[in-house]
Order: sequence, then structure tokens, then C-alpha cells
Amino acid sequence: MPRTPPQITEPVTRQRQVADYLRDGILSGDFPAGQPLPSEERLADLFGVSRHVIRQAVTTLVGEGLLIVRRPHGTIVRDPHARPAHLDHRGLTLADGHHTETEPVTWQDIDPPAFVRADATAAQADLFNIPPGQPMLTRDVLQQANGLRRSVRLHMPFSVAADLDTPWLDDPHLPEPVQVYDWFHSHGHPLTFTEYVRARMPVGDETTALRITPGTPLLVIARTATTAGRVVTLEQTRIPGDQTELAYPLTTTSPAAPASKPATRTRRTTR
Amino acid sequence: MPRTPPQITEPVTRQRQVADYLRDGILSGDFPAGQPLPSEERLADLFGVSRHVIRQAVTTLVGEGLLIVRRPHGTIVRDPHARPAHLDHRGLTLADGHHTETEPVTWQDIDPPAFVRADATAAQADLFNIPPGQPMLTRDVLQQANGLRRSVRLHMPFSVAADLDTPWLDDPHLPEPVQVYDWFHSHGHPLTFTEYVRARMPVGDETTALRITPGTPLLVIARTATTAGRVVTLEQTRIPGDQTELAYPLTTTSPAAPASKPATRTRRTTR
DNA sequence: AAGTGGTCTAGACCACAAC
DNA sequence: TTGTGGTCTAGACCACTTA
Repeated sequence: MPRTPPQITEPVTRQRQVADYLRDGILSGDFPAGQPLPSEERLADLFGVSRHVIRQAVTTLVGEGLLIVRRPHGTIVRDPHARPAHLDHRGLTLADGHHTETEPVTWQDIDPPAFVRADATAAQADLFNIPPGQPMLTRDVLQQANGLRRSVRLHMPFSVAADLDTPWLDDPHLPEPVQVYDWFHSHGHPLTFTEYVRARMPVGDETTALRITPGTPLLVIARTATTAGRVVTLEQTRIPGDQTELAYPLTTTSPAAPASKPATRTRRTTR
Repeated sequence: MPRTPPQITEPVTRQRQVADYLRDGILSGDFPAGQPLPSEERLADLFGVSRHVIRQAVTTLVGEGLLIVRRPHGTIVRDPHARPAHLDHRGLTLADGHHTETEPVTWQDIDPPAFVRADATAAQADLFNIPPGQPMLTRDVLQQANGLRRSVRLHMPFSVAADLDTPWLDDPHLPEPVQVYDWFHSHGHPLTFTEYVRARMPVGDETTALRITPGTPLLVIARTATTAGRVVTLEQTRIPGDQTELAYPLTTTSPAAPASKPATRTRRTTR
């Protein structure tokens, strides 16, 4: 009897074997990008399994972004090494009191902006250092440029609008973000900006609104504007993750002049 | 007979209805986070459909990151508004000729670094401005800290190693990235850095190697080091997208001193 | 022992677009 | 008309963990 127990590996199911076979073929180029795979029934016959097994394997690979299904043409191989076609240099330019995006893309509103009165979520309350549930002015718009889509939502707590005598306390129609930034700058509140980037899967109608191909995640960018240590606005942008790559010049600080970190946000240390 | 054709909407399949019902319940809090959903068989009886329909709906929501399956406990509701628990302030500090990461996390190597000789892909060749397929020195390592995992891969073209008389042409055992940066700095090649962020779904064994929960994307960070207009190294980091959020201080440039954009990379304008 | 989700079969019918 | 993937049913057996 063997003393050493055998190495336990992942169970090798049929759908797993099919998925591995197809993935290897795609990554090695045996199944060239842009070409359709053999039909599900043909693959089922080829492997001698039911179509359900094939479908499970195909579903896995669609989730990995390696396949895309075009009915009734078939299942098409996607280029796995394709990088996003667009590069977005993140940054703002300040000239004559006017803020401008570094990236000179002109986004067009698909629908008129929506001005919803939203209550601060726990995370937003934490960010703005306000009580959770406090109402906020928001401006929500869906935009497009070059066939791309993005969603931009600007948030400003009521307390900020009131404390700093902004014109939007009575008229909640916030203009586009850069104009809001201009107002702060010209009224004695110079701004510094920080961006927070995360990725998640689209939920529900985000897939259709942003025209997201199945198997591609969402890039979520939260840009905060801070003046005198106070976060005054949050500009949240959502873009499909397979179309755009974000570029940031990295600040190389020297310890003599330490980086002015934005106000630390409390974070759960639990997972 | 009506003149105006009816508005065409998405077909409302059973699995779609089940998924919508469950999603609404999760987002509204009727199905509280952390609690298990009713079992598949119970849901099938409840709706009067086969278990297959339930499974399809559950698969959809797992793909959206709203559910997580823990066998045999059941299917657990995930907090849809949870933000990543960790914040990574991206940046480098330069002191006494030594580069240090701004974020003071100590990552531990899970395995010893692997030094593979890799050929430049088309995208990498474009980035380094070298012919595609040119060999590169690479250093690949899987790390962990605080229960998180990440993969870090450092690339340096052979031509760079040779032209700048680096010590790694003969001994391909690249040290960790900051030490490589130190070498460039102390040998008369001051560096500037740019980071490129994108998101994609994990492929194949990335899921297991990085311990990625199904339904969560991957954040891919490419950090380039440039000296005298030449990109000398590429440091690529991959982290699970549900655990870490990236923070970048945004540079607000004034047009008098325009931002020194890194060498423009050619990009396909096609989708 | 019981109950969970995972895998798999063998069928069936459908909508859609190309031929 | 044909072939595609999408949906759906009604079963079956399995591995796993907790009670």
C-alpha cells in the first residue's frame, strides 16, 4: 500500500475536457479568430457526448471572453490577445479658470441628462464624510463617441451645495462636471482630483445600455474633487472593459515632499 | 388593424423571469446578503418550472457577481454594492537612489520567480518599438499578502539589456522590479513611469492560480518605465478585480507646461 | 442519513437568418 | 427549406458536507 497519498487535482469532467481542448485550440491558433467553431451537434458527435456537455463548455469559454455567439451563424472565435482599441489618458487641464479633459474626445449625450435626487449610500457617505442617507444632487447621462458608450454620473451632497453657496441648491440641474469644477475654482475653492479604478461584471440592464458583449467586465472610475481637505464631488464613469484602456502618468515622489494623499477612507479589513 | 407596429422588446423567457425576480430581490434586500437562496429544487417547485430553468437563471446571476455557490451549503447572496476591501495607492517613491512602492504592503512570493525567455507579442513589440518576436527577459512570480494574490511579470527586451550594458544580458535572473529601476537610475538613466489599466475575464488556470471567485474580472496593470523617450521595461500585474481598487492622484496640468505624454502607441481604430 | 449543487442523457420545440 | 444556437422537460447518478 502506498504511504504517500496521491495528489488531488480538479475533477476532469467531460465539459472540462471539451473546454480545455477548445481553449488550447483557440490560444494556439488552431481555431483561428473570427472563424466559426464546428456546430454544437457536430462537436457532440465528434466527442461522443450530449449537446448539453458541449454547451456547458462553450458557456465557460464565452465567460472567458474567448468565444462570441452569433445566432444562427454559429459560435465565433474571439481574439484572446486583443487589447482594447482605445486608450484614455486620464487627466485634467486647467487654463484661464477652465477645466478640460486631457483626452480630446467629444462625447455626445444619447439622452438628456437625468437629475435624480439620490440618497447617499454607505460608501458614498464615507467618502464625503456625511451621514448615510443624506440626499445628494446627481446628474446622470449616457454618452457615446466613436461607437463607444459610457455612463457618467456626477454626485454632490446637499450639504456641500449649501455650505459653499453653490447655485445648485435651488436649481438642481447640475451642468457637466468640468463646468462644476470651474465654478469651484473661480469661487476660491481650488480642487485636487483623485481617481479610483475598479472592475466588476455588468448587472442587468447595464449590458444593454452600454452595449456590452457577454463575457466582458465593466471599468468603474470614481473621480473625486477635493478642496481644503473636503471631498465636494464624485464623478463616476462606467465603460465597457474590452474597448478602452486607461493611462495614468505615475507620480514618482521624493520623501522630502511627500505625496499629498487624499483623505484616507476607512475600509473594512475583512474580505 | 393598428398602423403603428408594437414595440419589440427582449423575449421574456422563463429563465429570464426567474433571473429578474431574483436580481430584484437581491438588489432590494429581500434576499439579504450572506444568506442562502432557497434550494434549486424548491425554487423549481415554487415557479413550476424544471430545475434546468432555475440553474440557468442562477448561472446568469453568478456571472453578474450577485450570487456565489458554496456546495453543499447552497447558493449565497453576495453584496452587490460591496466595494473592494483593499485600496492600492499607485505610485513610486525615490529616495537615495532607491525606488519604493507607495503602498507599504509586503508581498510574499508563493513560488520562486520563474525566468522564462519569452518572445515579444505584437502589442509588446509595439510598446518597446522592437520587431515582433524579439526575445525578452522575463521574471514571473505569484505573490500573496493579507490573503490576496497577484501575479507580477517583468519584461525587458534583449536589445535593451544589451544596449544599456545591463548585468542581465548574461545572467537572465532579473531581480524584483524596484531593484531593476534602481539600477537604471544609478547608471545615468532616470526613469518616468506610466500605468495602463484594463479589465478582462480570467482565462483557464488564472482562476485557480489567483483564487478568483467566479463572476469576478481581472484587473491588468501595465507599468512602463521610460528613459530618454525609450521604454525599457514593462511590469505587468494581475489582481482579482473584486478585492482591490486602484487609486491615482490625477495630474492637473496647465497648458504652459504641457504634460509630457509618453510615446504614443499606435492603436487600431477599428473595433 | 439527508440535502445540496454538479454532471449528464435523450429527447423536444422554437426563432432566426441565410440559401 | 435548412441549420444554427436557445430554451425546456424529465429523468438519473454523483460528491460533498453537515447534522
